[in-house]
Amino acid sequence: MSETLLGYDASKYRTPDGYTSDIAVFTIISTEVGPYKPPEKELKIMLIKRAEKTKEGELNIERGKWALPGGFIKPEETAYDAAVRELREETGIDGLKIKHFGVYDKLGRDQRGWILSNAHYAIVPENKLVKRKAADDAEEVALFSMDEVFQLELAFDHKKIIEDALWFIKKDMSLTTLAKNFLPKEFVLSELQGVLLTVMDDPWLKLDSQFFRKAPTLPFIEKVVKDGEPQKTNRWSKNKAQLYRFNDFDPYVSIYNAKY
Amino acid sequence: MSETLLGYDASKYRTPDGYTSDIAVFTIISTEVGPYKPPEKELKIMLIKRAEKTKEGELNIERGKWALPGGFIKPEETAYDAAVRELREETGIDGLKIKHFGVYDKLGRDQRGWILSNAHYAIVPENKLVKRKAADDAEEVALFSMDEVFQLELAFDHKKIIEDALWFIKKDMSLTTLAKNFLPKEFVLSELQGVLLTVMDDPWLKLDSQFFRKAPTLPFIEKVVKDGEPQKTNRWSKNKAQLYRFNDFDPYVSIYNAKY
DNA sequence: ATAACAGTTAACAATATGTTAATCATCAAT
DNA sequence: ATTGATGATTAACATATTGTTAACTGTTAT
Repeated sequence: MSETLLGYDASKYRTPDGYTSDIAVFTIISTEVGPYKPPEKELKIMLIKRAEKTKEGELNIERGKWALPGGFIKPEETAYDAAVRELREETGIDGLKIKHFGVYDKLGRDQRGWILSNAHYAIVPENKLVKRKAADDAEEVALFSMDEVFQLELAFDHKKIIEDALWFIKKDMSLTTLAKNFLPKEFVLSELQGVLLTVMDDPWLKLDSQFFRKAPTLPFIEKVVKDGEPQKTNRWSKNKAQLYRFNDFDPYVSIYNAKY
Repeated sequence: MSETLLGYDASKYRTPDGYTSDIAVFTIISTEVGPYKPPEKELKIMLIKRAEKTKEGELNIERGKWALPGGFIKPEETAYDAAVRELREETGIDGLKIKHFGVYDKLGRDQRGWILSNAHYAIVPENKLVKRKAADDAEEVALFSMDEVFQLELAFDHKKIIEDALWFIKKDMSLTTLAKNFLPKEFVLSELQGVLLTVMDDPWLKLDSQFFRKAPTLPFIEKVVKDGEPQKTNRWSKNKAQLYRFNDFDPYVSIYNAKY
């Protein structure tokens, strides 16, 4: 390829010193509080502790700090591809919901130079988390609550990235069926309510009488029915509760005909 | 800065060959269809025709094709800064709504190498468009309707970028007060309705009886009142119509308590 | 038995919506 | 100046959806 022909001389422009993909991995963990009680749920984020030394044995940048999983993108893959690959490498988990939400490109965010971060969030359903394997390079991996994470000293500008990720998750939870990525395929209304309340902060959702009356009519979830019999479970309660699943209805809302 | 200390040897990783900021600039053009009639509105996008030669007199890449305005980002600015700067350079307009919506990083999208595009959309209110100046390097600038633009042979992957931008504009128009960026500060309900219908495709909005009854109660717009007198105009109709303006109420909607 | 409890259904007033029609102000044509 | 057309606004009313409180249903623990 002739640079003269193409009218582009790379030496004229300074180019970025690196292009990375970072992933804010969220999950909701349940803690049992007793039999026949819906467990308490809490939103957690997965971070890795940056190694002291690189593979080459040199001192690592931002070593010892907690950081988002991620890494350098290869030219032959997109940032999304890299996010999928790195999430698999770090957690051994495949097939997750991953979404781009921003780019962090301010000079100075990474001491090593002009390094861009293409930021994604990912949702890991709790039931897949058990499959988590130790990362191959034995980095420390841990889950933090939102309260905890903002107390930590985080690497780079990852605090800002996590704040933004949280904002996007909340928004997507309100406006899309994102909740399904936190839930098992078949779930009970109180589980759905629990997931929503863990992330969103809508007083309407807290009112059982409202939520439990409206929810069964939502067009994007449907009762699980087998052989004409509605399927029920008593996973969380003495009384059997109806199971629901998400269908592929894509809800559309607008601020112009909503209620306030 | 010692690379050894920081544990990063740039030569180990291939780095991007360029980092650009591209902006999909949208406006809504009104064409008068007669006195006392609300004008017809149409969504348009601003494109520039890529020059035959670079400033250095060499043949330009993707020359002669229509493309999104944009250009290489300097290390000391962010992609957003660059979008603001380039929009000012191309159109002479400042203070516009500009929003990031995606990154295009697939190898092969730009013949010159591994070149990233940080994509933004921008809204230019029609009344500011008159101030548009000829771009300093005398590139051709033109507005295209959505029908027209997808017939053109566009540079790079700009067709895909424009499709995505359109999707984001539609979504943001439904869910945020983005419409205010297409409107003068004080406007009439039919103008608002016109802007919304130009971008969105919601049958509810078309029903005047519904829209005109609900709109005055929307919490994010308010009647313009001066000295206790509601301000009205007959800009578009024989009958005087109430003026409204957006306030700073931030509407919140959720799929879980919407109506369907 | 019965108290406790999650899940579910009922009841009903208050509010909002879908729909059709009336009213109002103005201009343009007769 | 009467009439008709037009866009903005209000009225009217049946229907549907909320907000709210209460009752009912299985099941378990006492």
